[in-house]
Amino acid sequence: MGNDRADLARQLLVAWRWFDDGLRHSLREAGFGEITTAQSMLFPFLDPDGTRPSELAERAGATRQGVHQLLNGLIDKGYVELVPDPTDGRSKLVRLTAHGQNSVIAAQRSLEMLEGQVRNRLGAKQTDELRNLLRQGWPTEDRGPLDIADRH
Amino acid sequence: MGNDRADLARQLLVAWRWFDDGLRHSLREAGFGEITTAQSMLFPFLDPDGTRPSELAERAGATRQGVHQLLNGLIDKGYVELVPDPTDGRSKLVRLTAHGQNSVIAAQRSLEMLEGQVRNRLGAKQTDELRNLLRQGWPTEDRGPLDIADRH
DNA sequence: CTTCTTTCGTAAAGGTACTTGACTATCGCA
DNA sequence: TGCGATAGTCAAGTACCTTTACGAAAGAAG
Repeated sequence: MGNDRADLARQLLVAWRWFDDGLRHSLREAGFGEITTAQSMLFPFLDPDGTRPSELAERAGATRQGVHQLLNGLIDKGYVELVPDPTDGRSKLVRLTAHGQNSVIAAQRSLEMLEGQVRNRLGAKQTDELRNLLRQGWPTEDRGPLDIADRH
Repeated sequence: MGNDRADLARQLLVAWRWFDDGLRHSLREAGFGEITTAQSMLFPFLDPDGTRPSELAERAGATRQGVHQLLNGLIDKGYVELVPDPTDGRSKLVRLTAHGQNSVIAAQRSLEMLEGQVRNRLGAKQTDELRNLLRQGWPTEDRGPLDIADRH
């Protein structure tokens, strides 16, 4: 019995899960398998020149403490480092290590590949339409993150 | 031109979270606030005449043990009950209590209301288009998988 | 300069979700 | 009848996130 009921919410979750599983699989194959889902969600919010943990928390919509724990995991695994903020003695700056940058590039590539698969299935035009509908339906304020992996 | 990079995945997650937050809020207001996200995801897989926990696990794409724990929570709070399966001495059947049925009705109403809000923003035609694109892009084979956020 | 307040990073504890591994009871079948 | 597969369960461990709390540094006010 399939639930022809309008379950938009479930569809959204299914689609997201598909992306997340694919991303995780790619990262594992690329040797970055230790990154957890929650940790990986921090990366898109990192500036190339260093980001304060509290700023990171705000961008990611999480608490300082939660981010702190995720960062600890990433630091232990060598993906980011925490250096003192020269402009504020209370604060620190999160920065990607070389290893972390490589993982970001791998993730970016994987996501592009996954979107390519969607595009193959829906067609380019419809995929853009999907993106637009999502953006219209659930506008996300434009915070300016920006991954490092844009060249290529 | 925000040719935004691969952020389809993020958009999907944002949209799903919007639904989930709205649902949780409604349930809390309706007096069913103790149900957690993970527990609530079990409900759509329940048959009116009782469902085996292992069957539930398969439908939800989770392990028997995981479902077992969620069920324990729901049993403690009086939403479902576990009765012996008359046809199989090893097995049991999960059934909604009256309280549980009320919560399902409330959830359904809430989801419809939330979808109505989406429809207000996107328009009826575009909303149907969104649903169709999601269905095409991620065909939910029969019983959609269904897990919650923090697996890795 | 001192004091008050805010903001910063952290720490500890609690709870939920999920995993792996193992155990018991029952069923189905050769 | 015996054995393997299946059902439910218990237990321990990990990940994530929350609340509460605290000390250190910065900023504002006197």
